Amino acid sequence: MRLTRYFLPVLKENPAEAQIVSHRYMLRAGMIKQQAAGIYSWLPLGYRVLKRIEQIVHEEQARAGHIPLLMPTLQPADLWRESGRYDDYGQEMLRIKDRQDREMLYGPTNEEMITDIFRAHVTSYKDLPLTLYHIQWKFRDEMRPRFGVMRGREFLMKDGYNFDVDKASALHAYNRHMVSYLRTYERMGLTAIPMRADSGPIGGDDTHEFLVLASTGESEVFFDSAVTDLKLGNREVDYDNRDEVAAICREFTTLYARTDETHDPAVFDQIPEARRKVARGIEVGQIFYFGTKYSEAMGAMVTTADGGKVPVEMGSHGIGVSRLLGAIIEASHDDKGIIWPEGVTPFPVGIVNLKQGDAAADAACEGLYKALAAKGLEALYDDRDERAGAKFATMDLIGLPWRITVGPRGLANGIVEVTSRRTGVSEEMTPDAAVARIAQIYADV
RNA sequence: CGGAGCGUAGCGCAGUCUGGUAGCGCACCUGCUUCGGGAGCAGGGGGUCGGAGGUUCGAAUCCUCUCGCUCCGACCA
Repeated sequence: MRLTRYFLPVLKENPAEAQIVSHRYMLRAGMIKQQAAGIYSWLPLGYRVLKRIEQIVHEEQARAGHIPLLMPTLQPADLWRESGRYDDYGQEMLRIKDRQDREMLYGPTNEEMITDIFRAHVTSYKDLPLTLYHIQWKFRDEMRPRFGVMRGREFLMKDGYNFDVDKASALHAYNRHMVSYLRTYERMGLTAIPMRADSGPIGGDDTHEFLVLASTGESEVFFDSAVTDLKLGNREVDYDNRDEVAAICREFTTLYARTDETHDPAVFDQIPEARRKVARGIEVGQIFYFGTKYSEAMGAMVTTADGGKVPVEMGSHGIGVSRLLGAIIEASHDDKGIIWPEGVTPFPVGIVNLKQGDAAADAACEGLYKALAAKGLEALYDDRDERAGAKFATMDLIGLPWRITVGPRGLANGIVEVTSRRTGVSEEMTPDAAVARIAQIYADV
């Protein structure tokens, strides 16, 4: 993408309403525009990151064997009357009437609807296990939206629902989600710690929240610092192997890590003092096992091998997709702007032409741009007629992890600079070597 | 929903107390000079002062109502 043809409305000054760093930078980098309290338009740069995050979620769900579909944002009220939640949900549910005076609602989550789909088409244990998910906009009419996309009223969420014939299978689905989520967050450059939590209005027995540590987090968390060293990495996981998946879950949940809802000081105090940490965290996902709560209320039954009928065992599992942008920025920025992890960056690399209009510099930049494209890497080429300082400031603000700097001075010696946004370290090399270097960095992202 | 604030140009703000030609910085447009970390000079465009009603010779400014937004708190992916 050539910057002169893009839409990137960056702001030099801090918008007054933005209190936390991720909100400030998202506004300043031209990623979002507020349209109402807690409701945002996603401008091109923000939209690109959102799509990157969605793609990672889809890939990891596929790896775990979960099936994507898409349910609507508007739902009929009657479905929610069946589960009893139409009355329970309260003011947070946005209720709407259509022209026939039918009661509708803007979905805050989808347990009822997915159960409705399931019961209409699945009647036998032979069709299980089944896990369906979608990535769709949700609406919760928060009392106080704040912090930009971190607590919006309209937000994009991945929500998945597992259907299993018995509790052991449902718990395997729970574990499978935990492992797939660990990998999902790691690919986004995040350390998200699964913490035993409280189930809240969804109900159920087992639940973990995934917390990203950040001083601006809304939850107080208590943990053994050793948990932050745990990494799933690139290990091969057989998601159908119950023991293997369960073992990974034990690895990540044995050390103490809890939110204030489940915190137990007596247990916490047994951790060696140097590793005892109290911090704040941003909740970026949650997994629940809730058994037959919805299947019983809504009549989602399957026939078992011995001819009986049982309500299906369920759980639900969510990732706050739009919130993740805020969480990633909170976890990865400096005083100049955002620092995107390679996994989610809107563009893999930026090209800065220090002297637009200089024949050699223009030609070198065009050459780099095309060579990168040929390797499947879409650079953001700053081809504006701006001074070097302005271009650097823009690149630093929008946070592309790598920058290639091209100027007449270097080109006279046949070299360009490759600079890491994270470390600030620059290396001089030929344009060909720069392309190879960037390609190698992204080879296994 | 309780408490506290704020709505003046695309953004950040002054002007409101004490009514009298609507301003500043950034951004934008034109020209010249400049050009490896948000350039300089000169010129220029842009605002029914959130909205409605009222008081007044005269309202951004005073009064009433209303809409929107932000912050603190209780709730939440």
